[in-house]
Amino acid sequence: MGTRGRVTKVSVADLAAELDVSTATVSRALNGSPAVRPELAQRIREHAEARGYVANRMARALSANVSRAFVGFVIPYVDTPAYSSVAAECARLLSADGTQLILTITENDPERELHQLKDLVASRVAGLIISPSTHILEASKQLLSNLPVVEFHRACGIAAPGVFSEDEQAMSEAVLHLAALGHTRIGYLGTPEALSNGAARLRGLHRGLELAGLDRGAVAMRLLEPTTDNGKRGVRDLLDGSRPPTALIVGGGALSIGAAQAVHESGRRLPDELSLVVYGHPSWFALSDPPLTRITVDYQDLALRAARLLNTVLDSGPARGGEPEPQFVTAQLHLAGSTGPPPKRAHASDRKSRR
Amino acid sequence: MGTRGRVTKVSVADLAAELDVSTATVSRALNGSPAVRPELAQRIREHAEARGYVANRMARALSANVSRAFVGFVIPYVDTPAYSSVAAECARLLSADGTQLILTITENDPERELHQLKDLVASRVAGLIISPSTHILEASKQLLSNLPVVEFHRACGIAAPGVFSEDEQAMSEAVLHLAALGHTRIGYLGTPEALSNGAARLRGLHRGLELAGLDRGAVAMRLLEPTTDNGKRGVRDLLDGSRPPTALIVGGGALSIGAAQAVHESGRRLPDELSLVVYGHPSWFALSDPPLTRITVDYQDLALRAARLLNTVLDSGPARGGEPEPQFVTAQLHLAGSTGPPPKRAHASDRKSRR
DNA sequence: ATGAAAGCGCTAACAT
DNA sequence: ATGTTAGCGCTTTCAT
Repeated sequence: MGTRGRVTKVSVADLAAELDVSTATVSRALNGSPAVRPELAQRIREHAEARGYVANRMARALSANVSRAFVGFVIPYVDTPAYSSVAAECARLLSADGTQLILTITENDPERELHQLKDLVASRVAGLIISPSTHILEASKQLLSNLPVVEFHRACGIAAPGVFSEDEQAMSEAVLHLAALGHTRIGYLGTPEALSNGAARLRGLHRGLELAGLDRGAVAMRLLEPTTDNGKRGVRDLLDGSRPPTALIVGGGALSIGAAQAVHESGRRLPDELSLVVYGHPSWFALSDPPLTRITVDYQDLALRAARLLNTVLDSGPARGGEPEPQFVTAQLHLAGSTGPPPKRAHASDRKSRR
Repeated sequence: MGTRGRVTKVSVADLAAELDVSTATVSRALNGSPAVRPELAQRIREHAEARGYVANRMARALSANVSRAFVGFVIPYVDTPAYSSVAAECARLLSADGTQLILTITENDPERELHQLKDLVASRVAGLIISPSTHILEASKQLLSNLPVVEFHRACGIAAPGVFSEDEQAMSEAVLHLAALGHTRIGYLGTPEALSNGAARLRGLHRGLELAGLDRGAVAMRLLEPTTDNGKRGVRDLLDGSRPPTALIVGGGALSIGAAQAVHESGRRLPDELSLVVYGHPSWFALSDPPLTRITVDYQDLALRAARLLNTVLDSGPARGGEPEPQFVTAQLHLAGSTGPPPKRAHASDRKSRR
């Protein structure tokens, strides 16, 4: 008995007919309206249960013409902790409210993104949590401006609230840490300035240099899209010159993975021959030896804030009022075994010879 | 111009009124029905575009009463490559058909799972891609049996097709590899037999032992839920005895991470003092030194098959006909630097003394 | 080739 | 407290 044969096809009308009451009463009972006699309500609910009735969210949403049935979750990638852990947490938090997450992956392609945003609008999502692609289209911004939106990780200049990691300080600390150890030639591998977080990290870098009294020109830089391959490429590039940097800072999760590999492959010993500061979720670097000095972000906290922010925005409609206030989760610099004093040139040749 | 002010509220009726045609005609034109005069159709489409019309998928689905608008994606965790990379690929493939993925994370909790399955049914998903929780409830199975379902990674004994990694062979190879190196005391850390893939790996282990002429009793085993912490715990446990194994095989991604860390923390040198075979996505072990001998699965391929299978199932309804044929993606054993001959006891004490 | 109208499953006025 | 009815936005017979 119970839910047999094919997908649920019991409707409110069926229940109403079977119990010889009106659809309205059934609806009220099922939604816990106080307007229905408790005993009747109970009977209706039991019958619904017995018949395996499951309300159709689409019909409900259609009728209510405003519902929190769905929320879009738009990200460039999902197979990286910076996104997957936020996705996990958001799904968790929202599902508690009975809201379902529609997962959408842009692969950082603006066209795909636009297309998917349209689909999301078509699904009448209540709102959107998004980490925009690097070169978002005007049309996409247009769509976003008419929807309750929360940004995270990356901002694209629309009037929406967001949650971001506050990387500037950690970044600047990283520079100061290296400078204090005696490094003067630092290499930086980061994401493009077109990415809001890329820009933020760069600002941190510059601030650190300034505070350390180092010249901007002294920093060799590579700004690349965040992929593991680019991480490798970038590091090889940076280490390749005649006077390579003695320390490397990587500003980006995927880049860091590739970077760490490339450094390892280069055969340089950490921290004796090179200092390295990476960025990202600890799980990625758990196995590295020595443990890497790194900048980490509490993604779970970030997700929590994003979900909360979304709820706020859902209650007040899209981009209303003045400037929405962005929130920040501050990144932390953790010292570990991959940073140390620069190799001393004078002795370096001695050392080398002992090989 | 274009999509101004608030969320799209242009409806078919609006368009019809504005162009002085019937809603039926508009609908036909928009859906490319040949029954409408090309020139008119063109005009309608242009007008719709100009007015920023976006069809309401819910209404459409409701009316059609069967649609591929949504598919549920139900997994225990998402912040692990085994799931996140499959999610990414499935979202990609399905979005090409205009199908959206509703992401649902059970955290391996049967109650949550049931609840979420109900929500998914309520959303009238066309079908489901699921990796069931360890102890799935009967009620959940019940729901699943009335829906087009594709399983992956884990099977829960419903009559649904699925895609799984074929771990038995790789597992058995791993054992033979270790046996050939001379190991006789092997430790195994894996997932519970209640998990279908845990059971499969165990079968592989046993088969390997048999082929190697080793006694099952010779294997110290820990079967734990797949978490990083359990990986650590399990390894500590296994290495703790008076005659600890000389080689460790880990059957599970999250377990492997923890295991590798614990091994590292134990100070044992790989492969001289201990041999280690891990399981999982290469990205997780990219930074380990020495590179780890490991069993890997092509998750992208697996996702591709899952998506294809879903399409098939969607075309034929739930669990119809006889036994659905499961598909397999064979896991591969990659040899690397973490496996070698066991430490020779005779010399072991010598070695120890040199400390 | 086009229109009128019914209905998908539900909720929310508006009665009673 | 319960019933009637009118939609929500779309597709789809059935007419014309």
